[in-house]
Amino acid sequence: MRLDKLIKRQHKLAQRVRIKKIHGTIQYIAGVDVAQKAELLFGCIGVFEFPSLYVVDEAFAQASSTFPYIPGFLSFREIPVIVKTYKKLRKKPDLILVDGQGIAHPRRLGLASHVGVMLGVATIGCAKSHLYGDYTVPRLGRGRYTYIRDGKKRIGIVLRTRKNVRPLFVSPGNLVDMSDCRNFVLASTTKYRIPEPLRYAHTMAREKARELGSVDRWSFYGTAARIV
DNA sequence: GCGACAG
DNA sequence: ATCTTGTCGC
Repeated sequence: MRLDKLIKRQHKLAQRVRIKKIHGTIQYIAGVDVAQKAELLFGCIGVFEFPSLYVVDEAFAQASSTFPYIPGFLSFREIPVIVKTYKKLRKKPDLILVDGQGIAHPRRLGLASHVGVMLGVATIGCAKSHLYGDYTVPRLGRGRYTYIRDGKKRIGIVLRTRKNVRPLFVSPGNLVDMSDCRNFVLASTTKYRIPEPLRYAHTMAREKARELGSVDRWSFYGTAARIV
């Protein structure tokens, strides 16, 4: 597969990424995640009131997976269904937590940044593991963190959201800065390692993948109904 | 050539 | 990510 074309597109889109501190109030914060079942992708978004973290809206959409998973090019696989899901939301969030990297990416365009540019919304990349950049392990305790670096450039943080639990790899997606990343990820994380909006989206996506993703039980029931 | 490698 | 039950540990 030829990726040089996609690499150029990433560099171009990366120029549209804006790293700046959030201004104004964040009333709604969302989490988006994608689950897979065979050749289908299920995107889900949960919108939470902030800082109460009450669920105020949610949406899901499905699409066939076309692009394969290739480290560094995850966004080309998930962007389609994510955009489709976002359009179905009635309450648009002021900030979205995305399951993946932000600018902590070889070309500064991880999934969160790509989503942020495409939707023109503030996003934060919240990955469960490392992809790019150098870092040292942060000391124990919720809130402790170290920077993810690319040479002398700080491109993200390795943040502990809970004590004695593996840290998260957080980085600016779009329209947020490094401090916003730490503040909002911690503010939306309660008793688990993963921020609530992301946990919600993840759970919802998996449920959709299970019920609608497997074989066509629909044709089965349809046949049964006709037989009976 | 070898190791790394989001979901 | 997905395939998958019970189980060791804070």
